[in-house]
Amino acid sequence: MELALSLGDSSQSLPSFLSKTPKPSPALDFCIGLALGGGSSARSCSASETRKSGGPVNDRCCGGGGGGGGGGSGSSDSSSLLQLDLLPSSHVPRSCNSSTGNGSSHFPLPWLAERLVSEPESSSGRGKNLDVNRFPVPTIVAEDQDDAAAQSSSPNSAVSSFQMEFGMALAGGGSKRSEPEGDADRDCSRGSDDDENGLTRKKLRLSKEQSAFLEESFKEQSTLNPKQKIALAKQLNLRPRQVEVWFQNRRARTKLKQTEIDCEYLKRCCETLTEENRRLQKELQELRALKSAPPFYMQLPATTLTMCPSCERVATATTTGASPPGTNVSRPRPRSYPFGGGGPVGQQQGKAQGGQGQGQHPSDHVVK
DNA sequence: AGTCAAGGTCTTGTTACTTCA
DNA sequence: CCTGAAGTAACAAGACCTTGA
Repeated sequence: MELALSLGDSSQSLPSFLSKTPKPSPALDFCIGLALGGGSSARSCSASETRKSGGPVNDRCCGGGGGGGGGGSGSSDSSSLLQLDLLPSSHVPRSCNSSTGNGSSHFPLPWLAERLVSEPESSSGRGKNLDVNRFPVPTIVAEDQDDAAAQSSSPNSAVSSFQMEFGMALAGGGSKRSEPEGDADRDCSRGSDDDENGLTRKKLRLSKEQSAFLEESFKEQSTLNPKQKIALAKQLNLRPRQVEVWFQNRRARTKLKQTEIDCEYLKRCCETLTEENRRLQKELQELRALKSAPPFYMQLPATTLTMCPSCERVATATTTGASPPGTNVSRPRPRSYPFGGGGPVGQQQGKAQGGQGQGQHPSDHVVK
């Protein structure tokens, strides 16, 4: 059994985008493989199967599990799969021609370009990349500028994040790093007093503005090329590594949330199909019982049986409880379809009715 | 042209920290 | 104040791709 479901409007999304970039974002082509028949692998996305032949990288199945389990198993038993192809329109990028990384003349991210244009660079260079969450804090500007200079001077520095954080902590400005006025009330002093040995991982909360800006960037594009990453890091006065990590985590969160939604949907589908299956089984039992039972006309007096010459149905004139002419034995039943549509999604109901198409059972017509 | 190592990025899973009820 | 849950920044491992030798 293979049931392919397609949600979202995959037809209208990303044709040009996919043609331009070889690496669509994971949120763009989202699919779930659900093994219903006891299959061991849930990696059913057809897009992922094209990967060996140079297909896109990011269109992986959420159930596949890139690391360890799913990647090397290769047991892609696609015999009993419910495939869901979700294409949230909100994640369709508006401009992704930058992911190829070829054009450096035009800025790839429109929001960044806008910021870069709208923010006049000061000749001194100090604070030119300061974002909105920095300059309204006059009390920490001096420290921040030192940090900003230290960070922005070498955005591609190989210094590890630990070293960077440790250095900032030693400098005394780590606890106040990039804290806007809106977050000034946060208790930031706590983090700097327990990492005196530098062995504990320093976790710095991003400011609301930084998070909002990153969120906006993520809406535009869920992946960044190195240039975009560096530009965004400069813009937000973060390290490129932080921006990279943020986008990684953000993608993971998006995928997790989407997985939850898909699981809910699949659960409802499964319940509906189970109910449908139960009903069909019951109906099949009834029909079998009816078939194995002696024909009802045998129980009738022979003289009461007549046949309609036109439709060749047996008609009875007595009060034996037989069906009137033209009455089917199996009553037409209301049919409910899964997925709440109230109608056939495809034309599957033809097969569900035994392939007869009209729902007529051979016992409907009792021929004498 | 085929191969291999290096570098980069991705996903997935985990850890540690922060916030809040 | 204490505590557990939730959110999230940061990291590690493994896989894959690209590139240059």
